Amino acid sequence: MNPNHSSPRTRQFAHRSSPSPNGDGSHGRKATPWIGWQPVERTFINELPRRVGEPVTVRGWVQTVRDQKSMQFLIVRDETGLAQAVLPKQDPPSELNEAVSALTAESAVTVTGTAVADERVKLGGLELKLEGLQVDSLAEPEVPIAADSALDKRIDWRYLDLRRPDRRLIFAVQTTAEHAMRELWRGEGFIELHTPKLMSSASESGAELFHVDYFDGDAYLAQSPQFYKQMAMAAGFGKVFEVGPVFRANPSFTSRHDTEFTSVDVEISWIDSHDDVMAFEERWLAHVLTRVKEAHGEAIAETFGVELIVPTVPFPRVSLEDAKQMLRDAGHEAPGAGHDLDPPSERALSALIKEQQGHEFAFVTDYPTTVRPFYHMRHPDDPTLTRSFDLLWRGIELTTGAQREHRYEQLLAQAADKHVDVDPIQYYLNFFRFGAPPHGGFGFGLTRLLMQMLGQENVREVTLLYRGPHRLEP
RNA sequence: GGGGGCGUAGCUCAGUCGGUUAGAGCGCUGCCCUGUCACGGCAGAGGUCGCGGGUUCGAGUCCCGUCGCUCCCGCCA
Repeated sequence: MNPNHSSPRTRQFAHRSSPSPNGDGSHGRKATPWIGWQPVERTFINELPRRVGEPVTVRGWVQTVRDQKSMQFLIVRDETGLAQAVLPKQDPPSELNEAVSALTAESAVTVTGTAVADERVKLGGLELKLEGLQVDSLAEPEVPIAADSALDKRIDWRYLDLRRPDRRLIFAVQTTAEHAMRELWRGEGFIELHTPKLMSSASESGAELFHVDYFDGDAYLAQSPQFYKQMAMAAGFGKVFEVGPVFRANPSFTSRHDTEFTSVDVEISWIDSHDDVMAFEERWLAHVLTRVKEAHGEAIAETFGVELIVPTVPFPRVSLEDAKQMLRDAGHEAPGAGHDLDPPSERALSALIKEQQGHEFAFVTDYPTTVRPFYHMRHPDDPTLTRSFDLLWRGIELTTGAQREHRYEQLLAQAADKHVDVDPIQYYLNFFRFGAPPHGGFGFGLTRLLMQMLGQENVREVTLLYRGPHRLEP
C-alpha cells in the first residue's frame, strides 16, 4: 500500500498523546480493577426483560455517557442491543461515580447491577441499577469515523464501522443465506468442494490473473474453480458446490467489482441442456430468499428500507437477441449482434421485465460464441450460439452459467476455433478423455447477491474486508 | 486502460466576483445542570485549505503538474 494512504492514521495516533483519565496514558491498553460488585454469569441485553429484579452482568461497549450533576447514565451496547445503566451521584463522588465519569465512548466494559423495570426509560422500559464496573479496555476519546463517514474512510476503520448494528445485520443475512444454500444442496446430495487457489495457468474466466512467485517458478491465483468443478464431474461426483474466494486482477473501478470476492459455484452432471441448470438455480435462489425473508425480512425493511420479494419460479427467460429487440422496441439503445449487454442495457432490461412480467429476476440465454469461453457447449442447430445464460437481478449480473462441452474432440475443436493455447491446460482437457458425463453449472457472486438483497450501492458495504486495486488493508 | 466528479478542523460540510483574522454542525476538553434518553447551557482547544509549481499587490478560490478518493465505461460475478 502506498505510504500516503497510511499516513493519516499514523498522524492521528501521534496526536493522541493527551493524558488518559487514569493519568498514565493507558488508553486501550489494560483493564482497570473491579469497582463494586463482582460479575455473575453474563446476560445478553436482549434477555434483560426476563431478568428484572435479578442481579446481572452485561458486557459490551459504551455507547453514550450522560454525566449529570446528580445522576449518571451509561448506555451499553452488546451484539443483541442497547441498555441503560443508571447511577446516582454521591457527594463527594464515589469511586464508581469517578469511574463512570472517566469512561469514553466505545470503551469495552463489564457492568453489574440489578435489572429493574422503569417506565421513564425510553430504551425498553428497563435499566440496570449500576453496582459494579470494570473497564476491560478504555477507548481513546474521539473515534475516527462517524455513521455518515465516507465509505473509504469507514473501511480504513472497518472494525469500528462494523460495531454498528446495521452493519452487523449484513453479515447475519449472509450467514442465513449461505446456510439456506447449503440446506438445499445437502438435501439434494451435492458434494462440497475445496479446490486449490494456486494454479499453473488461467482457468479461462476471461479475467486478468494475479501472478505469484512459486519456489523457482510461477503460479497464478485462481479466477474461478471452473476447471476443478468439471474435474469433479469427470470423477463422478454428480453434483457439487463450492463457496470460496476467487481472484481477479482487473483494474476495475466500479461499485460492483473487487479483486478478491466470494464466489458460489455449482456444477451438475447428466443434464440435457442449460435449461436444467437454470431450473436448479431458480429453485435454489427462491429457497435462499425465502429463508432470508423469514429470518430477516422485517429487519432488512426497517434498516435498509428494502422489501425482499421471494421470486416465483420459473424466472423469465429471454434470449440475448430477443432481449436486445425488447430494448429497441421500448426505445432503448442496445448493443449490436455478437456483443453482450452493457450495464445500462442490463438495467433497462431488468426494468422492462419487471414492468412487463412483474419479475425482478431474468435469465438471458444463448450468448454468441464470440463472448463466451471455448468450453461452453454450442447449439447443435446453430454453432454460433452457446448453451449459456446470465442471471440478472434488479439490473445487476449475478451469474454466468452454461452447459459445458464434455466431448473431447469437440472441445479440442472449439479451443482451436477460439485460438486457445491448449498446452498449459492439457490437464484440464484430459478430464474428458475417459468418459465424462454431460454437465453444466454456474458461478454466482455472493457479494452481488447481498448488495442487491440489502439495497446497497457498493459491494464494499457487504464485504467484510474489501480488496481492490488500491486496497490491501486492513 | 478511457472519461467525469471531489480533496477545507477528528467526522460531515459551507466558503459569493480573487481581498484583510477561514466558518458551521457533530465530536473532543473544562465548567454548570435533580431521571437523562439525539439531554441541555456556557466557555475552550483544534486548520501546511491533499502536495508541488505558476499567475497576481493579494490565491482555499484562477492556471499547470502530481497524489489520493469516488462514480461511469471497458472487463466480469
